[in-house]
Amino acid sequence: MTNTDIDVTNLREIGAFEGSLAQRVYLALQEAILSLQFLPGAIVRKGLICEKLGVSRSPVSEAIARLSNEGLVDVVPQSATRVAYFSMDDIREGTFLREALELASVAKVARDRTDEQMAQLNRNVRLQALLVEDQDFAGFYQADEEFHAMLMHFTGYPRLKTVARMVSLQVTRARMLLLPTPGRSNETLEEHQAVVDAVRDQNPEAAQDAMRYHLGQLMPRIEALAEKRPDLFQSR
Amino acid sequence: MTNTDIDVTNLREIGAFEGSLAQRVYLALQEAILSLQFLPGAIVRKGLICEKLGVSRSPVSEAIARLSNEGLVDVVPQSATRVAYFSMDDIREGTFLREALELASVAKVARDRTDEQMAQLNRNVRLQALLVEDQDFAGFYQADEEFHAMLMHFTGYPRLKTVARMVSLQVTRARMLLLPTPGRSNETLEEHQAVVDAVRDQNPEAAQDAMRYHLGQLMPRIEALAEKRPDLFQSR
DNA sequence: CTATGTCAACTAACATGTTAGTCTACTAGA
DNA sequence: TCTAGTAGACTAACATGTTAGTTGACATAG
Repeated sequence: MTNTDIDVTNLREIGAFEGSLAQRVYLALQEAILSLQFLPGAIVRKGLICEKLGVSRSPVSEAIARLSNEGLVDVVPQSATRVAYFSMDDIREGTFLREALELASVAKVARDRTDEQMAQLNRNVRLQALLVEDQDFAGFYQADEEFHAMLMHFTGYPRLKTVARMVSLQVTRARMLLLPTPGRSNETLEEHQAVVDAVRDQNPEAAQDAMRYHLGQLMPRIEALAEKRPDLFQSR
Repeated sequence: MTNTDIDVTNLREIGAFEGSLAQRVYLALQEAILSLQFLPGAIVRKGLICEKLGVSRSPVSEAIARLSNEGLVDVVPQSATRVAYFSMDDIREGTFLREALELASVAKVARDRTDEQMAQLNRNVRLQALLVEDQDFAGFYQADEEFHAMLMHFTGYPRLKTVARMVSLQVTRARMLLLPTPGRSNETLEEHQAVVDAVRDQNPEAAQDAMRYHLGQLMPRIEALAEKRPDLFQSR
């Protein structure tokens, strides 16, 4: 049980975000937690955050309430708030939920896709190929995210992306720990290509199979990670 | 555009709920909105709610923030908050998301079920049969809800039920409008039975097919409803 | 040395005061 | 009569003050 406070110097200023103050504080805190600049177990002190960001306790409270709802912080009433530890149970559940949404999406897109959408998918995958060639891992990560976001966007359901992001926040945070996996980009690219091929052929079952295989590559890596960094996982 | 205020006399006292004040206010408001005691378009006034429930504006604000996040109210900054109108787009999306989660759940349960879980499902379906026989529609509705909750519970993923509920809140509210459909209970029962049969046989594909068919019965009924009650649907 | 009880300090939750943006109704002008 | 401008009332958002519950350290007893 660490008693360390969060390091508020890692917080980006709220000027970097838009929306209400509460929304900005929320985004700033979420970014710090997901990027692991706030470590699991660290105590989240409203006072420090207010001071650093130059806002009162109201928007900070609202932001923390939302983070608590997402499971990124654990609030102990009348006592303290801590950055949530990783939990394999949460990550497994997030993976399951994410897969459910991704599979439904890709099947629908395979059925309903337009030629314009197909062109956009091809463009994205070709971009990925370039980035792999250039060894631009950060760029590839972003293109990867965009690939999945694009598929969800093509369903025509605007909240889908938000829900998918919300249910798999813990997974996203865990992914941050295993970013630099050199050989993986090539494989990922091939898996994406397989999905796109099935979507091109308007074959929902094949698209689901390809996506299921692709997503299935993640969990084993996270499980390996849990062995290496037990300090970040909950020991309740 | 209605200018009617909500009728706070329809709010249950917060003593009926548990948790923090904010949580109780949230539950009370959500109940009133989902049961259509607060009609779409009605203005949600913090002052009235504070007075009726005997709490200050803080917990009410937090509750409204959550409802806004769920899409049950529309907040206009610095101006007013209204009960959200029905939106066919939202309902269609909710149905899609719900189906994605239900299909993934029922497939997993069909694969992994224990005999004890099977017994519980059978018990629930037999209860449904009794309630249909007795023409107890309210009881049947509850058993129906429990049936779906049970399947999600059996996946072993605790947040699943919450997420499924959240994404389909609009659908739940719309269902309230078409509750008394006499002949429907029999059909519903048969569809549930088909799902249970496939789970018994540990046949994930058949279970998904049965569930897909079952869920597919809802949307056409809601669409018919939108024709009958255009006043409840958005006309932005 | 260990276990238990007490107390002080700190926190989240809640109440209340303040600010600024939005809507509406009234008025004045065409 | 209809449009445009304006002022006032009302609201959500934000700031700040207050309350009560939890934690953890320390002292005291076993």
